[in-house]
Amino acid sequence: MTNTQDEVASKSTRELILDEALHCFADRGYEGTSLNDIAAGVGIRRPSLLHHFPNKEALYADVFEMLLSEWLEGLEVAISSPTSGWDKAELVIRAGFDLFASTPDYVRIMRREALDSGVHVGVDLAGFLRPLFDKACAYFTQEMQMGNFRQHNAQHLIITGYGAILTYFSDAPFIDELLNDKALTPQNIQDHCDHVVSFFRSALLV
Amino acid sequence: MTNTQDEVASKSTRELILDEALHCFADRGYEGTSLNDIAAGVGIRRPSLLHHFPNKEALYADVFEMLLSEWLEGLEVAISSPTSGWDKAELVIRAGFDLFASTPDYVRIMRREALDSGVHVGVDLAGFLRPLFDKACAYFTQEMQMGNFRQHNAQHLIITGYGAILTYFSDAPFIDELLNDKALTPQNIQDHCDHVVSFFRSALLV
DNA sequence: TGCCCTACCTACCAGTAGGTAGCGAGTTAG
DNA sequence: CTAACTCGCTACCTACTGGTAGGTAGGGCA
Repeated sequence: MTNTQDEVASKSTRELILDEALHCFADRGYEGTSLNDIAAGVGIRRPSLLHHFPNKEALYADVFEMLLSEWLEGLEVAISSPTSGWDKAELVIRAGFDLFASTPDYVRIMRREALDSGVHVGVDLAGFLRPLFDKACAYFTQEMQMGNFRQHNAQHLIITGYGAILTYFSDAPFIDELLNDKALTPQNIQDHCDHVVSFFRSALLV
Repeated sequence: MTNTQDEVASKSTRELILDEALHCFADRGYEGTSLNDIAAGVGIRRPSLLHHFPNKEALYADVFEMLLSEWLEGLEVAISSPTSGWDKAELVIRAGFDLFASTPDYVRIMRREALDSGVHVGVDLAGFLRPLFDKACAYFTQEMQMGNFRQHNAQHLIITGYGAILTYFSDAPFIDELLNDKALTPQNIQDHCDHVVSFFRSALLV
């Protein structure tokens, strides 16, 4: 229940359900979340929830579709920017951080889905993201061939970056305890973003 | 069921249950795994399983304790090696890879636990790992002060490394689909390990 | 032989899961 | 005014959950 009173008043029940479902699925996973939990969070009963979505799977699929479309939209802007060289890489890293910082629940759902190899969502997740992956590979390969970046295997490089960036958000509860601090405050996110950028710059720039 | 016929014959029922539980919990999570699943995997009924463990939580706790003790033992050797400078960092990274490669199911359970902020396991996971974390921080800080490594924030550096390394194993099913290849073949693990080592060397060495 | 112990079994329990049937108040359209 | 639709509800279903009760086959032992 992250919605303000105004949002509750202005949003449709369907949207409220999607919001609550997103939060529950991110927090406790698909199996760990019951439709009763979600309905209670919205303030209705389970059968009423099932008026808006045919079943649990469909609800989850809708949440996930929301996630994918928002992410694709957010990343597309950064990826297709007319910059090049390190500037572009930094732009994409920072865009990714901004995106994930504004939707940490999405990151946790994504991570759970990666762990479960996408058994809950109908769409082929990896197939959906492969175009972006290939685009990024081509970009790094090109920059390395031009001598702008140090030589690394592009595929492994992106997987390493994917892990490094996503983990900060997905494992935030764990990192909280490790640091005795809140990982997801704006300041700490900014600090970690700056660190990742400077770390990758060190590794890539000659 | 990753046990060979010989292992099945030689292992006690209790050990067989622990093996199967490890696999199930890693694959489908705590909520997604039923005691029936585990018992069926071993070839007994649920009540027989509960003869060996008082309840589901206790079984999970025992699996997790197994994980922690094996990891601590494996990492302790590398961390306390009498090397220094980059050699030590590389030794620890490679030891981590070897450890995770030999126990990929542990990595996935660990990831799930980090996502759930350790609600299923009684022990304070972060508290348990903090000594290692602090030790690693102190090490990197010292090396950076001596001018052996480039300047990075040690805490953020370790979190980045943790994410980069763990993700390759925890998200292996997803990476499989992304690469159209098996991430966890010995060759691919070796390649990715080499990449991470060279990536971190580029970022850290002046 | 009689007794305890381990390790399994079937049968059952209460609780909860996802999902359906059908009722009723409120709104809207013809 | 009424018919249809929307969106809540209660009541119920079946399937399955973790867990318990009680029984039994067989081994070791006095």
